[in-house]
Amino acid sequence: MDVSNLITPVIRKTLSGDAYKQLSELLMSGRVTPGEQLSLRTLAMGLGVSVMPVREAVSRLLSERALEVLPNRTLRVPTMTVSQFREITDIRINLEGYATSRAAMLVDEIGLKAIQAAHDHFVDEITQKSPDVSQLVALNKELHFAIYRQARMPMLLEMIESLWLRIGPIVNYDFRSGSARVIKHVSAEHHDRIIVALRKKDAKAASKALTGDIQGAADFIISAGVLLTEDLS
Amino acid sequence: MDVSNLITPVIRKTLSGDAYKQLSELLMSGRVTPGEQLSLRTLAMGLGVSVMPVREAVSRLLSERALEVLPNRTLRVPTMTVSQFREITDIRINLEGYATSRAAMLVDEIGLKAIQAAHDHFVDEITQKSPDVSQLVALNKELHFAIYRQARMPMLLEMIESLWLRIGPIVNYDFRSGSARVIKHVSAEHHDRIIVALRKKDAKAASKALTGDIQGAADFIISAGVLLTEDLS
DNA sequence: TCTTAATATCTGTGATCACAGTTTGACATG
DNA sequence: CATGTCAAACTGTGATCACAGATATTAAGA
Repeated sequence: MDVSNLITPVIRKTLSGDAYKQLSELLMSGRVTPGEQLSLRTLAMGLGVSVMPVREAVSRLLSERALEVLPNRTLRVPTMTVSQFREITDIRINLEGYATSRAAMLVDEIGLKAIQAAHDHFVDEITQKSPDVSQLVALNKELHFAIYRQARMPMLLEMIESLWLRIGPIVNYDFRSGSARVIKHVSAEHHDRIIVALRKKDAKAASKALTGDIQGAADFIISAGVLLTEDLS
Repeated sequence: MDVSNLITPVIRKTLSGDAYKQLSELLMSGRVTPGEQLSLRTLAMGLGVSVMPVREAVSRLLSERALEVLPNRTLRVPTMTVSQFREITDIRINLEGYATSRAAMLVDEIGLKAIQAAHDHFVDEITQKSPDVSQLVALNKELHFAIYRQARMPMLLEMIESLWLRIGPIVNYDFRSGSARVIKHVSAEHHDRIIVALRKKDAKAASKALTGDIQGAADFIISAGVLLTEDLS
């Protein structure tokens, strides 16, 4: 008798994996700023592990370009030029637009419920008198991925996640650094439009609304001027 | 005086980087088959380095899902289910289609020359009486990337490259395993159509021709039945 | 006070050892 | 011959040490 399906598939917990998750969180939450230098030993000490797991986690983040090593061998969270940011935005519109289209075609009732709930959380936080930026960014991510999940394309989801990891520090740093109140409400309106389109299973409209959301936020960030203006290699 | 721009930006040669390149080549050239088990120590011995650089290279490939570790801790080149392969194909059509569209809009004369040259090499190898499959796959890749390069989106290029790395072993194993002569000529016809569209700067037609190329090859591979038919976790 | 030289301290990279879990194969037992 | 048992050999993971290069700090010189 084959009992392999009855046994819980033990997820091997590795220190490297934990370190990776923690570092990802660090990048997504904007607790590190673009250009900030890091060090394996410092990180290891901070995470309470040896350097070895950190090395592996960092090497993964390097391959996703969520971190970079300078020719000096120094490790840092990447800065980004305007053109690089534009390129990522273009790619995001493509990938996330595609995910949203498929989501519109495949979404079911419980999926819509989850999306609506995420949206509600988001507006709840917005309408507070002093919204927590980190929380807001996290909720925004949750909403977007609740949508993308409905596309039922796990690999696509991972690719999008990798892109968010790369722009995480920038949008966070940006939102954190000031009066980004307007963008939030504009963003909420876009979200509204997306959800309406999803309910009508209108893939085209959903994709278009999402494009507006992404492009709007991107334009705001670019205009804020936190990005590098020149390619100095 | 700041001479930093005058000095050749020394690309730090690291053993890990070399190991990564060699392993990538191993995967792309199909010298390893899907499901084949590997080992850090064996690879290290084979590459003539210590295990340490191999570990870092492998960890990068793991994060790109070009390799995977089973719950037993055994390292192997991933197998793929039909649905997974379909998903990658969908993503490829999106990403590579987008790259081709942009290439059609941005391509210049020397770009076209390079593309044409790659195409010529490809048909040269095809028309030989006993075409070398590895060579053929390599030339096919060269042609495709000559096109994508014209989109002038380096990050997009890397993402596409990562996708090719994941399907490399499969298409290679497939082509290697038999009578795939027909697909080659069909492929050449698609390439022809793409190039014609590029010359006319017809983004829509170029993208459509590319979709035909990708989808056609994918259908062939799926019908060949080398993929797993069921999701067993 | 400013410049220069030496030194101490940091960095990532690589090698080596230890360990626990898994697989493999020989061997004994039925 | 089939079946169960045990030991040797393998696996990835983690820790620790060594090293070369870059940076910052200190000290000495003018």
